[in-house]
Amino acid sequence: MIRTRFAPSPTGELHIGGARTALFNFLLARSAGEQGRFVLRIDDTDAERSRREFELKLMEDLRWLGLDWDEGPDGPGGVPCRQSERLGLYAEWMSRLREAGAVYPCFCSDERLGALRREQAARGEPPRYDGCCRALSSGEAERRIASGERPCWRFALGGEPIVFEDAVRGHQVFPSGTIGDFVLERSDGTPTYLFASAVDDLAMEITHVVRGDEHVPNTARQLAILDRLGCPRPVFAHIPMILSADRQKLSKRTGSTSIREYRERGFLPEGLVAYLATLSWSPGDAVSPFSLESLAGAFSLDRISRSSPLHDESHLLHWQREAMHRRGTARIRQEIAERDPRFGVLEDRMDILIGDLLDEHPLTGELERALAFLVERPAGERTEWMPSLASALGELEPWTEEELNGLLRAFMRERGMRGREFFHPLRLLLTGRERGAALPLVLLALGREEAVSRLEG
RNA sequence: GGCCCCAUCGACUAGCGGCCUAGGUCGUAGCCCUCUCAAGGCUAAAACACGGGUUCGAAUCCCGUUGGGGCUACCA
Repeated sequence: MIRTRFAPSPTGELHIGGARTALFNFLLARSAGEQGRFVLRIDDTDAERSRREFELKLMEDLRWLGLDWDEGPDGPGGVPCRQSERLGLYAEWMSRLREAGAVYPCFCSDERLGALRREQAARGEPPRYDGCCRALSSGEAERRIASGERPCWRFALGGEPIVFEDAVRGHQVFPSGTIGDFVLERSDGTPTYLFASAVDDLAMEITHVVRGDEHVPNTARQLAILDRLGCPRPVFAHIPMILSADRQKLSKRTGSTSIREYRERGFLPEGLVAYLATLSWSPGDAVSPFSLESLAGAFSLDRISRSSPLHDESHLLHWQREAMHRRGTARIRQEIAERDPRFGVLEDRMDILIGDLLDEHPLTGELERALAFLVERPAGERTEWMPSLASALGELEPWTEEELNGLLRAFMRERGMRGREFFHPLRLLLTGRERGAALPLVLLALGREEAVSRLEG
């Protein structure tokens, strides 16, 4: 049995990095077939920044990408999957830790903690909590609590190094002393992410934790908790973070990275998935990156690379083009008609042009603009030869691409015009654009009546 | 500063001691086609960061240097 989870905190929109983490977790679970489960958990222990609105968007975006979960906050699993709804569970495990003497109350002020860090940095030591309050007698601790002080609770780290095998990074060692006693329960009684997440992975019987490698140091801490409790460890797989073109952590400042934004710009979910699947992992030549099933069939953790890929929109665009071609013109036409009902009446006449315009305008919105001339007549200048072209077109039989092509060329030659001299003003009048699909196709799509009418004025 | 990680064409990657004169894809350049922009066809430029080892043999293993990244919170 393989159980994976994607556990975002609902403090913002789903971005490229989060989506890839979700994808890898999804693929790992699906690669196990019937034996795999993919869980969506909402890590909202940060009450300040968590918002229900983001949670809803997150789920919508995940579904849009095709990453369906087997258990999640909206229900199929039946268990609460929001950390804010599982507070009782954390309290339960906390009292176990208290009984075991694995945690202690800490009364240190922010000021003392800040000063401590500064001193340690100045001395070239790793910054960590010095265990000051560990020495407090239980009597004194009780007295201070009784007098109204609100301590946080820290985990009392043992002296042994923490060692684990990461499924992508290999053997990991954290010597004791490199990390200090960390907070499990805040002074307001709420659990920290570190604690809630460890408890949840345990309670949800998560077998594999695939997450960004910024969590590596957290893993050591979470393992310390699990070990102290004598609980089984999940397998950890830390995947490299996706960096922006300037090799920095992806942020809003480095351009669009939110899935929602890409969606609104007209990117297709299959294209996005194919792109994400090639970042730090590659499905191999024989596998179609456009199908989640085939990706799942090829997926394995040991093929994940350890170096950070750079987010590159030109690659995304390439997968987008491919995805659009795979959708086919009929389906794209329907989508455009949904966005703008005026296109609805055109039906298959749009197909004539879509194939020709797709590569240059791989995004639905752009494509829509490139086709706009079909539904709104552009203002353009008429040359003196256009009315006679109109009457020639009026008599053309049959109205086909080949005949149109022949007529245009013959007309151009008769008048002694060069290609550009003839086609350019014609294109401008009919489409309002400098560039676009081949003109016989433009005429074919417009239809005889409309084409003649535009030329006559 | 401390701890950890990473390092193949501009980018995504294949490569897991001999199959490497390093393969593919995107991008770039040129040519063909052409009314335009693309697409398509053909071609080209383009990488094992550097220095030491180990080995008959290293892009692949080890060490160092350099460069990049992550973490260093009562955020996640």
